[in-house]
Amino acid sequence: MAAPDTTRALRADARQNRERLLRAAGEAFATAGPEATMESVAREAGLGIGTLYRHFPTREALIEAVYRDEVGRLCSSADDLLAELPADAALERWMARFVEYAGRKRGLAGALMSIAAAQADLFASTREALLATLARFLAAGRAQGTIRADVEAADVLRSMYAIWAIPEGEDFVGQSGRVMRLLVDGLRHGATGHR
Amino acid sequence: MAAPDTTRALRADARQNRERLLRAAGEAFATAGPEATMESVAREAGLGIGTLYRHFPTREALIEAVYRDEVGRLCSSADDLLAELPADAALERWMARFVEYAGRKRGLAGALMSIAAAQADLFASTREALLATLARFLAAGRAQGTIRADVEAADVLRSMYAIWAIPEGEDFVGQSGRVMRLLVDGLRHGATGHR
DNA sequence: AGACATACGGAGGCTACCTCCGTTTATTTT
DNA sequence: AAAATAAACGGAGGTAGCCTCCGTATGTCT
Repeated sequence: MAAPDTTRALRADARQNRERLLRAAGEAFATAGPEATMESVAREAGLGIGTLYRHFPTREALIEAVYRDEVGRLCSSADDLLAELPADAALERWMARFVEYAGRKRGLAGALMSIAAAQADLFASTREALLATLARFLAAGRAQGTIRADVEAADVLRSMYAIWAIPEGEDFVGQSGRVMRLLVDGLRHGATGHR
Repeated sequence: MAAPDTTRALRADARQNRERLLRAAGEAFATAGPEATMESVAREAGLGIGTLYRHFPTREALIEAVYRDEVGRLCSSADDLLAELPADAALERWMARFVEYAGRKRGLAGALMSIAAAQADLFASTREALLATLARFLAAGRAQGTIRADVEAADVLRSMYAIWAIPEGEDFVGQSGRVMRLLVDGLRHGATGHR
């Protein structure tokens, strides 16, 4: 079921341009905040403003697409980690990347929240991707006996979102790193010292 | 010490107009979201656009002022509550108002977050006001023996902020109400049933 | 190679931002 | 009470960014 991709394949050049726009937008939003002008994004990508708007009809759509793309990239990086490391260590590394990403894109938090408030379902797919990735880590860890079995991906994700509540400024990386470490330690089987 | 009010008293008409602008802006932001046009705010207040900008030089300043004003109003409502009810009941009622306010202004959450990210100290005074109000409830409750003594205002505030993490849509009022009730129950002395 | 669909670009209309300064109104002074 | 002064008002208009529209260009299929 579920309407089989309503969007037909893009022409080769269009596909490539879309990519360029996403990269340019990601950089623009990271440096200039969510109000970076659409013109500057297009210019940075070396494309016309019309092209930008054809691909992403609104600023919100663009922001959402950038977020989705970057989170997607993050999620697929889980493959390599799981191939190289035991699941608990892999999860720890992956979370570190998540924290690093959250820190770099701190300025977008407000914008994402605004968009989410207006169009809650826009982020459903991103949420799914994150949940699926977490589930893979958990399953692998369970199989290896390094991660406890009584935890749901949704719980972990909720805990990870606590990141956004950490105020900027004072040593964001350190603080959030500690929070994540705590979380991962809690997920491990025998724990690392306490109890 | 501390520079004695650098801002001299406003002229009577200016003071009144400032008030009108705040009311108009509060309403505009609540209904049209944080992007309500500055023009519409001025028009709604029955004043010129120039007047609006003289009082609040940027949109951010206006949003911040509205927030501060409304939170201030909320904080002063604590007086009446404390006069009429025992501290724990008063606190419960006050939190209910906070929740109601948060729900009504949900659309502003993102904007507030964006502004806070850029200018963290802008909200320091609002935070102080909330902390001071909470401290009054806690002190009264302690004196009356209805609220436990080992809790700090800052802890309660942090817990209250959890409100903003509750997704909109599905029964926000019910869910957040439950969260607050839980919090208040935890603050009470003998608790209401559980050990 | 020709035909067709798809995609590009940027000029331009539009809207909202924000400044500037001539006019109006409150307040103080005599 | 009226003049003098300082404070505040209003809105026209310069500026900038949003987004649309459509003529041109380029990929794709036969």
